[in-house]
Amino acid sequence: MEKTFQPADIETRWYQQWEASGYFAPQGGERAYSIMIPPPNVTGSLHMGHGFQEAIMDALIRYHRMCGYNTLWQVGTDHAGIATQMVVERQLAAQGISRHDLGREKFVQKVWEWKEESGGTITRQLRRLGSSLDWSRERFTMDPGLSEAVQEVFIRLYREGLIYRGKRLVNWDPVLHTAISDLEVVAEEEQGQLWHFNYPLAGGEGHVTVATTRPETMLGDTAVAVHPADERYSHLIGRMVALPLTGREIPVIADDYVDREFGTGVVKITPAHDFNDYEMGRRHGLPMINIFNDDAAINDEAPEAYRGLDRFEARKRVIAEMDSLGLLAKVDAHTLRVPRGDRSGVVIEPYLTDQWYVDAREMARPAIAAVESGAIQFVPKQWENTYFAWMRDIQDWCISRQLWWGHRIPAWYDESGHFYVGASEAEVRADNALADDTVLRQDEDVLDTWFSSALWTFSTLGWPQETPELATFHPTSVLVTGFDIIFFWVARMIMMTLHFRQEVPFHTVYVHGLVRDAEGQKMSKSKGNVIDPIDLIDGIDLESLVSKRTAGMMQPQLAARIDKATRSQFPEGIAPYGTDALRFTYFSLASTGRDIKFDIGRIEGYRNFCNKIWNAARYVLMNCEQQDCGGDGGVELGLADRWITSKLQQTTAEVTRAVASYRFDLASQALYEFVWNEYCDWYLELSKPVLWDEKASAAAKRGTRQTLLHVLETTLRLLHPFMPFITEEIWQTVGPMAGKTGPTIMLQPYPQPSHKGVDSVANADIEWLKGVIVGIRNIRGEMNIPPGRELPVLLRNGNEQDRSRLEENAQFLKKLAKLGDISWLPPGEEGPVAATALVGELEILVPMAGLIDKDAELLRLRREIEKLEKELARIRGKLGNASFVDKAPEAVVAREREKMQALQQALETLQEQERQLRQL
RNA sequence: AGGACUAUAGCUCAGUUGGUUAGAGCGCAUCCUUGACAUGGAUGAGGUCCCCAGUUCGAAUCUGGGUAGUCCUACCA
Repeated sequence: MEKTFQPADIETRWYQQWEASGYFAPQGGERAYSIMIPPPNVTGSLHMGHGFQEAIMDALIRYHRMCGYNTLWQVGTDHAGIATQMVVERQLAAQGISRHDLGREKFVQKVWEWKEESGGTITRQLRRLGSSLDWSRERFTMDPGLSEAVQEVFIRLYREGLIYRGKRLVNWDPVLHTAISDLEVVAEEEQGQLWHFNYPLAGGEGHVTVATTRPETMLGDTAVAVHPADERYSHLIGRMVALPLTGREIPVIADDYVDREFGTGVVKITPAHDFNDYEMGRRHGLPMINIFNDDAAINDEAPEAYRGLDRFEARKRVIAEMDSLGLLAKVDAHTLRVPRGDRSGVVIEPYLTDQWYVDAREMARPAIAAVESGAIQFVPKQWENTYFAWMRDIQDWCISRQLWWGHRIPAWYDESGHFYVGASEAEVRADNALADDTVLRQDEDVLDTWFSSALWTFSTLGWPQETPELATFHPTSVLVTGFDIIFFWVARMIMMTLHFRQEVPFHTVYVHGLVRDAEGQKMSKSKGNVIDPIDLIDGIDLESLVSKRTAGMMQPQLAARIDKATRSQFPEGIAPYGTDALRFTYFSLASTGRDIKFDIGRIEGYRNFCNKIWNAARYVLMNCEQQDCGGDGGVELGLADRWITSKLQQTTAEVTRAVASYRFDLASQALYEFVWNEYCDWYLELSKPVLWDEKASAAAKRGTRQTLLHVLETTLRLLHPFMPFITEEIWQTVGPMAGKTGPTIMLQPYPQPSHKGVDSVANADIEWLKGVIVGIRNIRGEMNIPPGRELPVLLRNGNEQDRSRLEENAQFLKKLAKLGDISWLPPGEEGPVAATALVGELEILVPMAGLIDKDAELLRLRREIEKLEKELARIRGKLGNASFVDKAPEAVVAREREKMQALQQALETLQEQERQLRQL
């Protein structure tokens, strides 16, 4: 074995072997356990958030696989309509080609080519993370099978009246030329202006003043509105206003929606370009004048002077024109929330178009009930509130997108605009008895990518066919996801699955936090603070990191800043830490919070932890290979052996409990603590005096070796779901030595906690031993006595148990605390001048002669005494309180009394010691 | 505007049903290349548990109010 752990050597080797051996596929068994991967964008790459999520899923999957479940982790990717189409369009644009130059068919062909070319990135990354996905069942949302499912769902929902087509206001992206759903719009506060325009009253006596943040929309105004109870304007209701610039006259209407306090209390109404105005327009039967084209440039409905102008250019012109007419009353600075497309970043326009919708309200009802009844549970539970809040106020879902990349809507139009929904043109003709010469044209639009993702849990298993996989693995066990897509994905999956399968898609939704950078900033390409998980595994030099982060930046000044920040944050680049360390870091951060700040410092600690495991194994092998480890003859198990076995049981119970409650941070902490602070720090040290003692019995040595191996082997299995690679590598050697057979640790049984395993006698004895050793080390450490120097020790005032414990453990004490002679001070005999440590009543005296400075020891005693005095005072106060003694439970009071007695005694001893020292 | 979450050591975070001397890792200080590991060992310093009030014999923990931060939802032109 190498002296230090070298992850790079072993990781890919083991992964290939596991995959080639088919270990990732379901292994059969009574109980099924399944997880569907949230499908990443096929043309994207994994970021830290993915890495986190995959690690959690893999831990769950490996854990349950080892527990004997028939385990499926379904892998697959998503076609990511808008994102992917944008990427390919950008590539074409670089060659001066637009998708329209190519035409639909060729463009889609290009996208498929790009998918083939880039699709490997994700799957490569998933493998590097150690994810034990069943690659033989890999799916893609645009696969024939999944496409069939999409079509089936669309047609059935349409026939059930749950999908409809309608002319509505949608969120229109004027750059991408598509509608997007409410969820794909992000509204951030931006600094803008509020323009006040005077609209003259028809008839020429005065005006009303309206305020707007989007002056250009006045060209489409069809009314102005006031509050019905607003006395200032009640006389105007029903009168007409001369809309400037257009020559149109529009009515003054009254509507409750108007806020009398805001602006002038008069609102211009543009039903075709504002969601609220749209509703009001419908209430009042107002005409809807659409003034934009698909680019959000002014169309022919507007006065000639504005036609063809971009919306922002038109805005300037409108303002200038109003100003010159003397109708611009004032301009205020105004903060408003500007809606932007989450992909394109451009300002979204409410735009009147024909789109397809899902009647979400209808489908939400059972979906709400499923969570209310507990059929689906969120972890942590509070996310259920978020889910309910959204579901109870759900809006119809606009599912059509004006894109070329995606599932084309199975609807055909004849020349008079009638449409027919069906699986194919032929079927539509047959079903509707259309003549052969009727010209039909398929809907140009595709479906929202989330529409196909919503079917993911069952479409991947072969639906609409009733496959054995569906029967076995659906509903799935748990969905692991971030809270940011509860609405996008989780809610829609629940709705679709309940509707088409009459069962839930998953029993549990585990919602994890979002990975942020060390400052708590969201990781994003434009901020340049993204870390590629692979770079943490393999390491990356500074120059490569800088160029990776600044590549393809549109704004050079941004690149310069990122360059600088990266250099200061990672002056040495990033060291290679390996997958196991990265994964363990993820687990340690996976608590219940919403944000996960990824501090690079932590991964280093867990790299060290890997090394610790590695070296512990090295030690075990050095001492056990070619040795009798309990195979021949009997074994004798000493105190240390019984103790570490007991601790192992406790750890097993803790880890099992933690995994059951999705507390991977607690699981990883329990494992870390056990391996490092118990097994390595104490047990390995305690094994040395046995193994290296020529006088120790062969049976004791066998017992120690057996325990070393048994505990290590069990620990490896406990650790395996969290650190798959290092555990497999070591287990290959250690497993057989511990009597295990089998080709891989992956398929070994997971350790189960047993009640009889906890040995409280051994625990207490070792605690005593540790107390003595730490007491002496403390003196050594504080007095700067070199660790190599043997110390003589005198004991005083111990009880019978102290005496027997000493007798049994003298050799351990001598070795671990580096002691020379240990002897009891006869009663009544005055000992030498000494430094003191206390373990219960037992006094441990380290003679100071030539070793210890008197003042230093006095100082040390003083500190200790003060600490005890403070604590004693606190407890005395407590016990002096009559109502405490009366009302607190018996056991609590008794414990406090015991504590007080122990403290008093310790204090007296130390004070006596101090007196003696002073007298010198 | 409504709601959620967060606030504990210099930093990142644990702290189960109220009773702990409030913990861990990293960092820091001192010492140490003893034969698993310097990616190591030993020891130590470091806390007004955000603030105020309440419930209680007892509050980091429960309740109410406040402050700060993060986020989500919402129709303010």
